[in-house]
Amino acid sequence: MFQKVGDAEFVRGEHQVLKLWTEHSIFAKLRQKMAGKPPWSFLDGPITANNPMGVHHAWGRTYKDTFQRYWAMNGRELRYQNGFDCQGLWVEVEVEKQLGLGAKSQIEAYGIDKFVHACKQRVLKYAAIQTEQSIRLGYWMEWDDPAQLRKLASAIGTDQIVTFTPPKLPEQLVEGPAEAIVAKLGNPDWGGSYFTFSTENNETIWTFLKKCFERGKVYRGHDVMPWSGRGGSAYSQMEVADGRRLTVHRSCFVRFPIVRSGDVAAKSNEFLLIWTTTPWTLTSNVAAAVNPDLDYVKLKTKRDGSIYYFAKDNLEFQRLAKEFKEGFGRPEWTWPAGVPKLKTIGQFFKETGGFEIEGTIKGAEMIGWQYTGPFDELPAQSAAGGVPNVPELGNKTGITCHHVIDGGRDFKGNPNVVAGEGTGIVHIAPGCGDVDHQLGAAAGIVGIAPLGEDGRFIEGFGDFTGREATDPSTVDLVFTKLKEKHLLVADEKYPHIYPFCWRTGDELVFRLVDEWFINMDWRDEIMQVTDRIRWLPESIQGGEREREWLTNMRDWMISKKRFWGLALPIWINPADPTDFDVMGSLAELKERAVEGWGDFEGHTPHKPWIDQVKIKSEKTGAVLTRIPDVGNPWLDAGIVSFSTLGFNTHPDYWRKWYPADLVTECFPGQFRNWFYSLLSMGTMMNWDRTDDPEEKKPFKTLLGHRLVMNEAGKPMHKSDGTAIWFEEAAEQLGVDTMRWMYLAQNPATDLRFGTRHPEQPVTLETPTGPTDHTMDGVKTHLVTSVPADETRRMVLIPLWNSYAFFVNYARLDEFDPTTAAVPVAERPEIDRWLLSNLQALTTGMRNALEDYSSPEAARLASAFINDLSSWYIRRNRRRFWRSKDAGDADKLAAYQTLYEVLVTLTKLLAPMIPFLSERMYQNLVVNWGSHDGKPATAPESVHLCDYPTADFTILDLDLNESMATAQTVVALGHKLRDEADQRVRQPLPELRVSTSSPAQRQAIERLSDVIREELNVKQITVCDSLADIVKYVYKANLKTLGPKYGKLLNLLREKLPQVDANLLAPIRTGTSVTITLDGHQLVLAPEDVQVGTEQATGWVCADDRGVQLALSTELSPELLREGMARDFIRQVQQLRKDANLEIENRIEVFYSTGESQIGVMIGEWSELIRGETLADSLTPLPDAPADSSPVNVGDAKVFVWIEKV
RNA sequence: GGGCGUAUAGCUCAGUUGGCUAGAGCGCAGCUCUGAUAAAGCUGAGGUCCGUGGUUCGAAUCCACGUACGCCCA
Repeated sequence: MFQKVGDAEFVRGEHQVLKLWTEHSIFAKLRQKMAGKPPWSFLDGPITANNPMGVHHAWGRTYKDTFQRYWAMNGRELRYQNGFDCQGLWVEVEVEKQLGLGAKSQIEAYGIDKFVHACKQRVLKYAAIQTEQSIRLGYWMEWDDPAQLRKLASAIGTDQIVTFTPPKLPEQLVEGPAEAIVAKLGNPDWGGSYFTFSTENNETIWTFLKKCFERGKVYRGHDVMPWSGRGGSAYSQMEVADGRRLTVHRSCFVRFPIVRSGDVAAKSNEFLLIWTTTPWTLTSNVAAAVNPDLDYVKLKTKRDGSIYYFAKDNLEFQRLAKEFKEGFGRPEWTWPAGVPKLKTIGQFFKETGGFEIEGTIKGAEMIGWQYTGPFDELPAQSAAGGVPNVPELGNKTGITCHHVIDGGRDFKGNPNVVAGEGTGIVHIAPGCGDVDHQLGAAAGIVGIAPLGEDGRFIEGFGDFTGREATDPSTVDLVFTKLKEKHLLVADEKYPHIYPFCWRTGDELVFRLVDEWFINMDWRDEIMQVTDRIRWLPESIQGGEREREWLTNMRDWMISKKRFWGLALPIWINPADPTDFDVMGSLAELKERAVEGWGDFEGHTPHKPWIDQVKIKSEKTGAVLTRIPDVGNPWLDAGIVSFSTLGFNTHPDYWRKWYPADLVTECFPGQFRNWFYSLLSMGTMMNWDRTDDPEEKKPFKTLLGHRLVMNEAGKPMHKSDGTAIWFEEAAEQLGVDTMRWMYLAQNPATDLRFGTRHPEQPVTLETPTGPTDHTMDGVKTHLVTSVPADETRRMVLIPLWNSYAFFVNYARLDEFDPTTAAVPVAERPEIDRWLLSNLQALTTGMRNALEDYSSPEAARLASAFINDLSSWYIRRNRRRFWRSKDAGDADKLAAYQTLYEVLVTLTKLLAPMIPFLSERMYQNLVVNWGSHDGKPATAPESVHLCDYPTADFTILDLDLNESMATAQTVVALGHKLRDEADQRVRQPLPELRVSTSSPAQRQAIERLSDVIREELNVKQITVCDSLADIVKYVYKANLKTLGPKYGKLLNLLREKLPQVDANLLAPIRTGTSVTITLDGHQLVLAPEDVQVGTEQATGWVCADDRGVQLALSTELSPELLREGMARDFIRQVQQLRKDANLEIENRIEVFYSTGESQIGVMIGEWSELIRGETLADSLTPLPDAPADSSPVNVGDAKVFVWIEKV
């Protein structure tokens, strides 16, 4: 027996389903069922285990779960492995905050081992939280038990022996120190989420780096990189992109005195005019660069006759004029308040007494000029070979290199020095700038690198030594000294986009660093792999974006001078940096180790333990020490298509699961991050295995999606309380609702999710009781969402109501789904139509989901639900009401049809809305079996069912088409009633229909009962012509006539409506006609002419899609009384509803009215009224109760009231 | 500055290989239907399809230029 169905209570139902899944181990049973089947390989992009999930994480996770469930229902085996991203600066930053450590030196003092333990603990803590949140989303993965993760976290850093039950081996207990267990989490034998800090993951990166090394791609480079003084670390190209910000610097115009005679001491009145936004770099100036093709002006000031050289175009150039008006390229980057509009260079000179132009010269003529630097008194400027010393540069110093040089061109061929901003003469400090560094190297001049790892000036910089480059007082000091030397021409506030640390917000400086790189000169190989991948959604052109990045990217900086991360397996001779080796595995390291292995053994290959191990150089015999750096975290994420599939340890397993069928992630940014690292690592790891890019690719299809925004389309921020935490949304909106929103959304556009109200705290109802804070301790707030409300109203509620309708009547009627089925062919047309539509839906859903097009699947499903609810059920209600009659095959057919549709629907929707479909399935299928005592042969969960396949013997496309025509006629008929002001309860005598299409004509005849009932007309007449009541209008069908007649089309379009209608009439019955227009003989086939109706005579008429309708509005007294009867019934039903009566309750009806026609009507229709309303009596009384109010029955006012029997 | 993309109703978005009178949902107004529904249905108002040229019998659609916005890269 089915259980009675009440309100949907979505959220409560979801909690019940979660409980059911756990209690009955449904997921484990699914794994058993699918074991050994053909694989479908999904590769999870690791989520940063550093914070709880927000609603933005749930979008991608919904895709992941939906497609996995879909393939599982199609008989595939899956791995179900979630991934956590564990290593890197983001964790360090949070742990630093947690421990109150502000600088690298403080971490060292605290103890790197303790710090690293704290990082591991933090990761485990948030992995546990994210696991719980993901389970709540219905995300089926082989999860580790969150309680066990927490237990491991608390035991990290202790000697305590802990026990652990791996998800794949529920019967076994693993024992050991927490550190050892944690290092093995997620391995193929244990199962569970992978953690990128696992030894397997780190070691597989070693394999990758070894391959790079063997191909000669690993090198130590000096480069000027963005550097964080507080973080003590360089930032890779990928990271810098995330931290750019609009800021205001104090920039200055400075003059460099030109040395004409070779005598540096000689006073000069000629100057190079240069400009910089980073005044501190002037301390390290070495050269000045010009563009040889540019015109430079020679300007003489009136005040003292000084001569300045700078680019001619810059004299009157309106600097940042566009930015002043329009901002800096992002909506939030408007011109900063308090910063005046910039002056032109001409203005500066006018303000100080005026100037005259003495001539122009080409930049080429200036090359080679010598000048005096602004800070030549600093010892660093006199250091032979520069700072740090480069022996090859011999005795050259900053001072001896002060010449004008050619600015050169970048790799695209654009000149580095251009007119516009600045002066066209660029101050070159090869120790402080990226381009400067390249130019300096090309010109063979020295570099002066002023900053230490802490971002402060090192020794050799006089008063600057010890000062922080980014400190405002440093700029003050520069300006003071320049003024003393009369070198400062002007200073100003200058807004521009500048890199900041993407996590701490600290301003970055450009610093000469000593980092490790992978030479990416094999980018072509990666591009070939990229071309073999299907990038979705197509509109985003992911392949193109990836190619663009691959074309423009620089070498990959893989080192970072930090503590928590991959230990780069590079061992180096401290005395000779060219003598280094790369270890490909821990085994190799152990074999090569000459000291420290014993100290390291038992620890994970992380700092500080791994640093103990020394090896011997095979080249020189010297003892090599590991470089102190950790790795770029995208190495960690990019290797997972090897590490998690056991590339090194389980080769057969790897071959089975590589490449992944699908990866899916939020894409902005990932083209240069995860997608890039996956592709490049896939390419390199396979280079010695195959030359075929097809076999190298790490994944076949990528599905990207955009960002989650608030309802206004703006980003949500944690800082201002507008970011929605996962559980706030889950418990207030319901996760089926959220999942539908994600799945229905076009992945190429931002999802406007909802609104968090930071001023309205809210208490969430959870199965463990009410709570007013998230798992991370944040107060929970009200979340509203119009799209969520709409999803519920348009999809989930109609689905639920359809289900509730079925169940509640099936209970009354004791419908037994195991009764022998009425053959489909014997069921009424509308049943066959619904079943046929169901087959079409099945095919459509399959195609859509296989193509990763969830919006299409959602669209098809909601259209079907609408047809089911507001067409099939609404139309067929009476079949379910009829009183019990054992031989009622029509009623049985209705129940069987609706039952089959609902059960199939739960399976079709199970991957998308796993909770609601499970609840329906449990009651429709599982409950039936258990209550009836019959053996339950059906699977015990909808998720253990096979995904439905269409039965093409039931699919009847003609019928679907016919019903669409009938629906068109009904809609058109409703429109006519509306125009004629005739309510549907009022029966009308006749509807006439005409159509030129035989198929439509047949459809209307076939379904005339449906149309008649729906439109409440007494008779439907299908006619050849409505000519007697309608005037036909003929229009040219341009689509078919265009190709036939080309230029004559205009004539045809204008003249056709004026052609004698009788001449064209045969068109309506499907016959071609020939007409003559302006001497042209034109043959018109039926499809060439569109027939419309224009005028009615006594009837109301309309046409749509080739169907013409005329509705008679002539009302006889009999029809009027019938309409009144239906009004009366309707009012009584409303009273029943208001009184909350059960559908089977019987009543007595009383009425009171002064209108005599009511009595006549009741006399005529009493039986119908009593039957319809379950009334035992129908009694007129002289007086109505005081609290009753009259209702409209036809034009009459009547008091009606009821009493329950 | 360079590259890519977008521009359609008050809002969010569809719109196929070019086809007449450009659609949907939300919102608004009116009406209808209701023994499942927290409903739903119908009708209506609301459009310079960003602008200007061009190709074509015909352009929201294709091309060029311009404008605005977004993303990526410098």
